[in-house]
Amino acid sequence: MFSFANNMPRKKKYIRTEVIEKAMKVFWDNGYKGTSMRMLEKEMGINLYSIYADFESKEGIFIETLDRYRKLNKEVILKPLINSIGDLEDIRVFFKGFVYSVKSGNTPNGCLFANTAMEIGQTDPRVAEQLDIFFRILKDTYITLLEKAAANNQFTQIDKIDQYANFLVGATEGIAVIAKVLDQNKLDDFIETTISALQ
Amino acid sequence: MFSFANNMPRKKKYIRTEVIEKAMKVFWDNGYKGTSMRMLEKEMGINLYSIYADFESKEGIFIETLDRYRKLNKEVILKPLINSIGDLEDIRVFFKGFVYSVKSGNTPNGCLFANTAMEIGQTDPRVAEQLDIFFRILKDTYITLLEKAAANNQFTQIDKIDQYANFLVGATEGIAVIAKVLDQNKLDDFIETTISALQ
DNA sequence: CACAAAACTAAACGTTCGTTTAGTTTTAAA
DNA sequence: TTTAAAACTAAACGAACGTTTAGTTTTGTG
Repeated sequence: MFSFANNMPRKKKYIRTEVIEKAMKVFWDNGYKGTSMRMLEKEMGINLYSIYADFESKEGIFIETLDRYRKLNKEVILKPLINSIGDLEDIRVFFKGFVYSVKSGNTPNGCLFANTAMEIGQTDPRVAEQLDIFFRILKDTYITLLEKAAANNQFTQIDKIDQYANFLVGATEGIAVIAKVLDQNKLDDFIETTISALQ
Repeated sequence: MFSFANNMPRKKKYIRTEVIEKAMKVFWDNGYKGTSMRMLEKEMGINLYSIYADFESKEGIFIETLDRYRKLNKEVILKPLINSIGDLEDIRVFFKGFVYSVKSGNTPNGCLFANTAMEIGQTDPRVAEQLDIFFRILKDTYITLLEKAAANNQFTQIDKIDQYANFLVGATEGIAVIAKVLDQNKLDDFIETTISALQ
């Protein structure tokens, strides 16, 4: 439908990505089922009507939230892996950084995608699509790093890069779970053993 | 309080452990928040009043459910690990069995404790206590197996048994997550790499 | 066979859920 | 300055939530 309006309405009082990041924080802290539209209304700072006018539904907000999280995850959390010149130590830095972020209370609820995989999994097709993209990116990040490490002669199992990337994806998810329930020493043991498994 | 009744009331129509196992299935399939008292009423086959008369609350049922799950987990799922004479292959069998159980649809929602760790974590103290017990048992199971493997000369890092047990706990949780979202080949890669990390 | 205790059934409690509706205010071009 | 479109506010929708209440049926014993 075309709009033939010659009059302009008032401007929105908020910036879309800003309120989506606020919604992201609510979903991250409370899970999908644990988040109510009233909580979103309060934290996003927009009236329920306006939310429904611009974001189709609770599920719609969640999907957009996952999109945004992936972007931020790529730009911030995966940074030590993406920027790596092929040093396996960078994987340790990434794991330690994740653990610290959880234990320090910065991101107490760990990884939004790991949480979502457990809470919703393949039940909702749109969520499943988001999960697929996230896990593909995570794996590709590890593949790239291992290829660089192989070029550096730090990683010698050059024909098993794909297998080891899948191992690291699983290890990443493992730490996402145990970071919530085990103490730091046990997490360090897990990290050390995971890194040493690459050599 | 003592009861001075000389008259006996009617007998219960159900066996406690039986209905708790039915409740367990509901929580396992739908998560804690995703399970309603009406769902429990229907699946347990007991009226809401009777549920509240015998099981303090939704949370109370859940705690009892976790207790029961731990017992069954020990008797069934952990069997290849507990019965092991110290063969590292048994860990592979355990992992593969878990994956098969998820992928075949037998236990499509994976491990109830891994799910609970992600959904509730340390938020609820009674749930946190259950999680502590579960993870301690899992770790102790791995320690016992690694000690036997060391006696067999299958596992040589005898001074690092505790560290490797923590690694295996994390790996177990990792597979609990990725079993829900990744395909069998990737899970096999993860399992193979995990086992080879022990040698 | 009357009786008290306990297990049962069914309906209701107030609250919160996701979503929608009705009506008001703001905007910029005509 | 009038006007229509869009963004806003506030209130309400029916349904479902966890839990409780009121009343009936079953039971073993005195």
